[in-house]
Amino acid sequence: MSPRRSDPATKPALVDIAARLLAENGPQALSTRRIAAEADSSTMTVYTHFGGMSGLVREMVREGFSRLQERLTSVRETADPVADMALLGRAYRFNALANPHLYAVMFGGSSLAGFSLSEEDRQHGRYTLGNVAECAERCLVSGRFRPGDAILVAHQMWTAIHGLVTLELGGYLIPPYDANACVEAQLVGLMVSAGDDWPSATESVARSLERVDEIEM
Amino acid sequence: MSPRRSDPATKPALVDIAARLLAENGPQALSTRRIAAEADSSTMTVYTHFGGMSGLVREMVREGFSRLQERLTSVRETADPVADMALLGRAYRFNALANPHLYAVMFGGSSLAGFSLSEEDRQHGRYTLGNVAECAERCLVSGRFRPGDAILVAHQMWTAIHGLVTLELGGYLIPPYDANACVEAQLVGLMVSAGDDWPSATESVARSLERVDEIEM
DNA sequence: CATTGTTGCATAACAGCGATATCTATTAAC
DNA sequence: GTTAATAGATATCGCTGTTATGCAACAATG
Repeated sequence: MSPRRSDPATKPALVDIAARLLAENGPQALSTRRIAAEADSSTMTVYTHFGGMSGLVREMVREGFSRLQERLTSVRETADPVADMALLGRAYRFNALANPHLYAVMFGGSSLAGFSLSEEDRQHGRYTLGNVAECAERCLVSGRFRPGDAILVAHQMWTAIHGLVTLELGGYLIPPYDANACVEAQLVGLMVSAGDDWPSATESVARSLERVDEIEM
Repeated sequence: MSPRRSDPATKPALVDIAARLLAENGPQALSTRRIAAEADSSTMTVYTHFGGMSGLVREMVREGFSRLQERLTSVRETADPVADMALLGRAYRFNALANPHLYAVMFGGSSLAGFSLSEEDRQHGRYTLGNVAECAERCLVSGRFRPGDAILVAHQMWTAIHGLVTLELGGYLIPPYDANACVEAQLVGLMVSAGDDWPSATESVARSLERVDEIEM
């Protein structure tokens, strides 16, 4: 009873290599052989550390959610919770644009790559909503939002921004209305749909635009 | 100079076989060999008809948008354009739930499967927005929506519903708030964000729920 | 009807993939 | 130091998309 321990640094190193290959050379560059070549080892390392390619992808999904959460938590609380909420939306989009391939794996990899997320993975993804839900709660208690359920409001924010970002990354937005214009309109619309009145929402969204340095990590 | 012509029925037959394999056995069942086996032919048929696997996938994307458009055009115009718009949103979701794998390929396949949509394909996808834009125009001229641009409004509808459906198919919606509840809230919120007042929006969305037989093809 | 040019499609092969069995060698515990 | 257990290398299997080759079938021509 005395196992051989592997270098604890190789596992995150493999995830880094995989993420870099994915970002630089696209999804089809994610092969055990290329990863092994980059890591100066054999294809077996992927199996000993992650149990297979899907295990590595799962780890990358966790990494992706981790980056997203980090970006979201960089939004500071201010006296204007609606502006904070708008900045959360911008942060969500920034993260997706900064890690497009990783983002695609996070939300589209399960149904395409033949691997399925565990319930634990999904739970991890849902915790992302925590920051948004807290901010929604502050919007609710401030009276800016119509009385309702914070998590439901957070859901609406999440799904709307997620859809916008997904279509933007896919190149589906119609040219005259570029993504930035859609984002501004979407953010204002979301705040109004949650109960804020139009002038206040417009002003808060504009104010959040001046705080983008908070989320440009 | 006298070429041999192939059976013009085999090409759509191959697309049908591919769509069936995708729907019944998942994305990893989409292989040239399995398709050839189902069609009682060789793997070369895929190359002579589509120039490769990516060409077949592209054709499936077109098929997917065709089904979506068919479902959207099944929404009849009524005197309540806001209810029509809400029903368009329901139709969009119905189509996605009826063809989940196809839907995943339509919007997530480009960045994952190593194949890229041409600008023509994207243009075809954007035409989907036509129905929504027309309905948005009717909502605008009726005075129910705040004066603005119909296409921009259509964008907001599309992105929001698309995001909701994507997260629903991915299993990311938090249990106590099931997808149906999110849809109702999302639809009402969208109409309000476009300018309709809350009671009218609630009533129109509820009225659209009674018309789901229009879109259950 | 025969010829001929062109093409659809089958066969076989190639490069690459994920995964696995086997083996070696390293390492921690006793 | 001995020993047990695991990390990792090598080779292999079955699968994938793709392509070169060759044959057979069809349309246009005479």
